[in-house]
Amino acid sequence: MSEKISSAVIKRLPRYYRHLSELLEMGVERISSRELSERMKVTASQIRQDLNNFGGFGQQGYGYNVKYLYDEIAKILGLDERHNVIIIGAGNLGRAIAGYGNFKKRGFVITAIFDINEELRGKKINGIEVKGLDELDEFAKTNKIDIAAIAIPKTGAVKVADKLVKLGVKAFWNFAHTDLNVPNDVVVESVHLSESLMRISYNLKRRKED
Amino acid sequence: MSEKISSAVIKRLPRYYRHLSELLEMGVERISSRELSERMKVTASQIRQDLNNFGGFGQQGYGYNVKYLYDEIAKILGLDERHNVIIIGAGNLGRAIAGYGNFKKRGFVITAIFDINEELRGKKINGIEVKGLDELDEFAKTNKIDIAAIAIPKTGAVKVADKLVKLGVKAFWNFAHTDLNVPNDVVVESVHLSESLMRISYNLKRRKED
DNA sequence: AAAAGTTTGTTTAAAATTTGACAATATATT
DNA sequence: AATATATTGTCAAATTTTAAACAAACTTTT
Repeated sequence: MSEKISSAVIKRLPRYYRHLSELLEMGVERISSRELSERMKVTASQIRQDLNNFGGFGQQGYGYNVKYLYDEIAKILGLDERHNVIIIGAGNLGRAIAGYGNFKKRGFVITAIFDINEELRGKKINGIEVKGLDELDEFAKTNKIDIAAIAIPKTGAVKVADKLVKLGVKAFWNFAHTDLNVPNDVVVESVHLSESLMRISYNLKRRKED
Repeated sequence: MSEKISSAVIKRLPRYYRHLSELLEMGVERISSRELSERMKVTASQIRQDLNNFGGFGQQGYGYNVKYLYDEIAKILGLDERHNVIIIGAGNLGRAIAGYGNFKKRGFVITAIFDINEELRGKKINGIEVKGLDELDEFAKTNKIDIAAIAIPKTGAVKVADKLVKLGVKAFWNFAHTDLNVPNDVVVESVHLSESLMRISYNLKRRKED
């Protein structure tokens, strides 16, 4: 692709995908940008613009074929490829991630869970054995790691991420309450729960002032 | 307040707050927008513009006093007020939320956890007793609920949210893989983990094409 | 088969956001 | 105390994002 696609568009793509998935489940075969816009509470214009970044998936007078568009978006997002995911941290959050059923369906396979706690070593979480953090080097050398989910406190998070970068990991799913400093060819997607909660707090406050 | 503040600004505020918190821990007393911009990898202009939406917290030739700015942002975000939070769903995700230590420090107090699973009724999670979903009505009538965290599958999520709206809850922290349909005086902040993961997948793919 | 009705893809306009520039005003230095 | 230096708050320009408009092309109806 030549033209760089804006990250605002990318952020919206998974939501289109989710709604198309729901429409498929409902047995809807085709949908127009206007109908989809009503459902998703966005403008039809935005939907057409967003999709046209990747190609013309619709047809005049008809709209979009739900299944076709669904599959195309999956390809755009890379959901047709397998991704090996490791989880750092076997606490509640690590377990929650490990247990999220939908992931496997979309090509994300959890290949290992690591934790520093000796008591957890060897125990199984969702059928995956917990390894000690000291086994990380060895594992990384013999297994392909596409994505590392960081689910430990910030003190450890930065160090582990540094190590994983050296071991060649190119994408991080960061749940720690800190920024990870990585080279700019490495992907970081952060889920900062406390920041999310603060936005609620702000919006609640603002609500009252109306 | 007269002028509506853009949500792009609000999304950034918690990150400023986090960095200021780290600076405080490091014992840094003052900081200029330029120094902060280098640390946070944003432009100094943006920082000054963002902060000036809420007032002039800095001083020419000096910069910003870290502690003062930190406290002011806390007030803006409403972190100086107490928020009662209930959690719907005592699975791994619900437990992860319940166990997130930082929340209480910022004024978020978990007052109850509800789950449909009878086996969990009466058990304690982080010192909080799990109640049955049938107790929700009664609880809502006798306790103030500021925020409801929805940590159950999408099938149940929409129904529970509808019920909570009727019971007067004005803010939702939604972890379910669906949109919640609420009146527009109700705040919804969604954490869609699978959408987050899809963005990683996209960015990984794009990375390879460079 | 023609006419009427839809709906896309794309162009153009409007709105919002980000960045750059700089006067005003402080601090730091000599 | 005067001068040099630093840094904010704000204005203006540039860029990006969103929304509106519409010709072209398809579908449906008559």
